[in-house]
Amino acid sequence: MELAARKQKILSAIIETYIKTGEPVGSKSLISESGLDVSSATVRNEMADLTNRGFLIQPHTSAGRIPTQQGYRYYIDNIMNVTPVSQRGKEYIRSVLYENADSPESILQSASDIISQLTNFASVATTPNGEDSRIHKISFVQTGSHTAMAVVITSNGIIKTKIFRCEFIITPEILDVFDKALNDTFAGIKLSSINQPFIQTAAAHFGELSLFMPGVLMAIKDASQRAKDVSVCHSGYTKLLFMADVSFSAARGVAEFLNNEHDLARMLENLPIDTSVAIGRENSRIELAASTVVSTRYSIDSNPSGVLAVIGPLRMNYCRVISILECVSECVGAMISELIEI
Amino acid sequence: MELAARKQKILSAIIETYIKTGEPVGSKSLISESGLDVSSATVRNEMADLTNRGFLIQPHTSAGRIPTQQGYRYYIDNIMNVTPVSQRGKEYIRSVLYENADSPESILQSASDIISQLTNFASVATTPNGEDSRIHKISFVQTGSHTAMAVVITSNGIIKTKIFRCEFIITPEILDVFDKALNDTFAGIKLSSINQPFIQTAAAHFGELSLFMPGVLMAIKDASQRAKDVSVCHSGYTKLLFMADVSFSAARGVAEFLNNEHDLARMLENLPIDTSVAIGRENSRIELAASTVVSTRYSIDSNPSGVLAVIGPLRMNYCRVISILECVSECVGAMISELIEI
DNA sequence: TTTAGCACTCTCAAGGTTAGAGTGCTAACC
DNA sequence: GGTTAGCACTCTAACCTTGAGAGTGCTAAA
Repeated sequence: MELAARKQKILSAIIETYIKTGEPVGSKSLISESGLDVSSATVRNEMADLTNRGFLIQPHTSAGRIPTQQGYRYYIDNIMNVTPVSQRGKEYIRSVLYENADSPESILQSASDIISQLTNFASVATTPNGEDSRIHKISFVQTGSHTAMAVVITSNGIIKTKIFRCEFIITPEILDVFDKALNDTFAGIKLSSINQPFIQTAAAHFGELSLFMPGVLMAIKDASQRAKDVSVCHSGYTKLLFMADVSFSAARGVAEFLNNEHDLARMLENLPIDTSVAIGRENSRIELAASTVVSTRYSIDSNPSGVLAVIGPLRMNYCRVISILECVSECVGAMISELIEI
Repeated sequence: MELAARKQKILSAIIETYIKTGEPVGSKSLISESGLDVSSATVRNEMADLTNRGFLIQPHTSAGRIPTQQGYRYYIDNIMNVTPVSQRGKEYIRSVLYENADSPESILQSASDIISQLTNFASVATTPNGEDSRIHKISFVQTGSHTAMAVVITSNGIIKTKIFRCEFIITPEILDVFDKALNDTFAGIKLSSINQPFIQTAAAHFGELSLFMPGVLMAIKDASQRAKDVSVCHSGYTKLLFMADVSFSAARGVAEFLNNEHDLARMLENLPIDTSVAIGRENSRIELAASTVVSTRYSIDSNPSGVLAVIGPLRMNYCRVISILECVSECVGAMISELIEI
């Protein structure tokens, strides 16, 4: 459905004014603010038409207009143009991310933090999916007389550690044996195939050595599992509750959904590759029916990986949010790619 | 100020009813609910007296009574008696904590989670203070051609890792050299003395070897710093916003204070050793003037260490919260002690 | 096609009224 | 002296009414 140029201009002006003020926009206030060169009556006619077509609604007869979900959708798809973050802004984002750039997780946590800080909405970030990664290397560090730490390094650069305990006193020689035996067994194995049966088969292969193994095998399984699983970093959840135009119970629903890492991760995994905006009921989860999720994926070595997303009210400055997300996404992708290459 | 037995009984009944219902308690509803064997007029006389003495207030003339800060204080100090968590409850708490019992941090995160879940309030937990701890051992694991992970193990069982990068290609021999040189230098050193000057002096000692060192030295400094610093685990912050009797801006203030880890850690560090309840303005921070902080310290090998705390409204079930906190505290202390001994 | 004018509609805030809950006081009672 | 029934009193919350103001849609003229 194509809209005439002037209708677009009016819709755009209404949405932008509403985003700024949060008040329904009337025909008079619109021309005074947006500098349209027609009378309020003309604007009224156009507004009535936009309302009939479903782009706007009136909270009540004598109120101005508010964009509908469809109105926002049209604005985002056809009218809005996103200007990238300024050079200075980009430098700033990069410098913040760089402060904690040791691991993908810490980069993503920083990313989530800065997105939330800049947009003033809740923000989440997922680590890259490790389904297709493989074990690159396993190392051991002794941490106590009966405890040691397994360090699992995967092909996609994720490093997970897990401390395990043994009944016997651990010696460097034992760790050496573990190192050889376990790297032989696990190197090159896909993370997704390291499950309980695999562990048991592996244990069987070790013969009597396997008596010493239960702790370390479980540690490797646990670390591999965590390296494989998408984990969700988040920031600014408290900001959810200051979304004025959302009811209390709706806010509670959103908060509860976001705190359920499993469901959240699944929803985020299903988001598209490109930057996308899911408005209100376009979201796959009913909990988010009154919220907008703006999301994008960062790419590692040009492969789309995890998600960066903002969760906020329908009434948000989409241009700003999208440009921030895309800028952070670009920086994050570059940084993680660099981290892994080396 | 001692109160007569009947006054205590009435105060207690009012507080308990109010905690349950959240409504101001009137004289009639009080006798019907609490089974006091006197008339409403008598209760009214007593209530008037308790109001004069500052234990209760009336929101307005024709409303029932609400406990004041002083009322809660008297109740907690003189009336309430805390019954410990049931054996079954304790088993449950222990089993949940045990699921993630590899490191003090993960235990404390679980502790915070379960406290928040059981009480339905926000909860925080601090890691033990590492001011007096010393470096026990430093190990290295190669993670890439130019990167390696330093593992710093401290005398109080905290293990911190930090990945660092070198300009040159890392070999096992180089890590061996690092291992020897750095354990010689750092073993037994107090975490609190590992600062920039110390690092520089150390670097000077290494002579020309120090050219290879900047990355690894910074990693050790960073890991030691983090091992020393109290870090704050938290859970259930979103629950703060469902505290009905607190204004919106007050909730915002609390949320912002809790998100400021530095200030929060400092406040928690100054809490007493025993279980304590800071009601409203008794708190050291004005942001918490409308909240109650219930806190206790867990002990590692009988030494009081970090803090477990609940942050909620004045109107909370103190008995329940205190018993949960004490139970979790006991379990956490035992588990961390065990973790370190081994 | 655009616009001025106008009657109309609806909300919001202010003021008034009423029902109900809870009180404090008094006088009688044990 | 402590306790209680009775009663006038106070205050809130909910409801209604009213008027001002904002914004509309329609009509007729430009």
